[in-house]
Amino acid sequence: MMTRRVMGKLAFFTLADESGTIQLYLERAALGESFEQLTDLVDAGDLIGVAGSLRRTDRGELSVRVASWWMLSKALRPLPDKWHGLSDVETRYRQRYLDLIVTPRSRDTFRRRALTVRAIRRWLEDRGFLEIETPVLQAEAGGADARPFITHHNTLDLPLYLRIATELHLKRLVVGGFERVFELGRIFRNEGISTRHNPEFTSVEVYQAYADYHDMLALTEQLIAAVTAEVCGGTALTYQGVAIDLTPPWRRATMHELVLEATGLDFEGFADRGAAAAAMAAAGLEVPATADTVGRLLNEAFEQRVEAGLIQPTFVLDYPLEISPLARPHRSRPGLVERFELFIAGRETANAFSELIDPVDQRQRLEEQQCRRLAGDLEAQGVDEDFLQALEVGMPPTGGLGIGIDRLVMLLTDSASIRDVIAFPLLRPEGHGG
RNA sequence: GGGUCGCUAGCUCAGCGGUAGAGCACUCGGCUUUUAACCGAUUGGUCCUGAGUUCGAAUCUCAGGCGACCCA
Repeated sequence: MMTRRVMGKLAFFTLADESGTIQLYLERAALGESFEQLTDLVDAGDLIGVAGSLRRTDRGELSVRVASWWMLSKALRPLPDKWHGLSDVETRYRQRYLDLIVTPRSRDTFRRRALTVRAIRRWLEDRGFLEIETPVLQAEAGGADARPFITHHNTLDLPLYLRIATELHLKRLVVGGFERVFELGRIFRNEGISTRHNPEFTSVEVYQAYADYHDMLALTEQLIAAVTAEVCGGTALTYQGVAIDLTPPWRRATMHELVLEATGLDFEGFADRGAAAAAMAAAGLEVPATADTVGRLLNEAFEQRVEAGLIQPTFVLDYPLEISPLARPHRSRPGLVERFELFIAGRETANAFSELIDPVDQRQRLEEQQCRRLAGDLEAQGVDEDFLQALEVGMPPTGGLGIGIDRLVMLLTDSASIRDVIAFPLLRPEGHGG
């Protein structure tokens, strides 16, 4: 029961359920003493059941003329303001149940999130992809550059990490002969919280044997366009006031081309890091000391000057090898890998590559990561011996893809913050002052 | 991690150095066509916490808590 309008011997209540609202028409003459019980005892927020016949009021509103009613559940706390709703964002996140009761927009967002997840699963399953669940608790957290959460298994007396990606286990499944696998699920990264980051979030990773990153690019484009059409009714969107057109084909450009376009710097022409650093400084870009190769500087220039401007869907192709330790070297461009990231609304939305399947190369790359980790880079990866052993058994050429579900849902629901698309986002527990 | 802003009744907010306020909700009274119903009355407060300045602090200062946004 959401609102009540009582006038002596006649009353109107507005009753809401998940499907919508309907008005109740309550008459003293028809209900007898039950009328006083209704108008005296029932408050906004109570759950009641009614029986009666349909009629239109004089003002034309379809209503239930109530013949009998039952109290199903009594609310002990009042609902938020019926007109202003719940505007305090902190309360909306901490007490999501209240937000859902009074904010139709919020209900719609989570409905669309469910539709999105369902549409992705169906699209993949319809094309022969098999969803296989892989471990959340892992002895070695690999597959991405991120710090993991650490936990502990008591009986084994074993430190364990929460997964930061599903990549390395899904690849083991490809080694095992599953040619099309995916997993849509939660991953955990021990990083800061922002409008684009929640420590636990949802990704879908897809692996297809005998495919490369060009195949995954086509798959990504078709998948996201199809899901968008299903969830939003079309591929033209408005996100935060900006028109975004997801109608294929989307722009494809290499990282070098985009950086050249935005900065005038041609990274193909730099002989060494020193030359690249000098040119960047001259162009007014920051040159972090941690970016110790031309490739890392290229990525810096990309992040500083290109990323935020990629509003319309754009596939950024061919990344530096040293920032892509799990990707296959480019077939024709030395120093690069066959990798793309998809940017929409200035945000990384998908990441894919031709997977590195050479166990010798993979070992060298992970050992180099390990060195960086020992040197203090907390996000660098470690050497996963079991994964390397799997590669040594023989992995087919494979294309792999990861999509951030939360960021995609933000786009499809026009949500400014990732917290708006996660029902219960992580918040610091409320303090008690002092 | 840095900067800016916010935190006052269940909700939405005003008050910005001089008795703590409004609307909605709640409680009571009136009302047979309302839909932000209306009219009247009552009730409701650790003004986020702590310290300081002051004759006097929701208001000014400092520290802390929680959140939002921007930056890294």
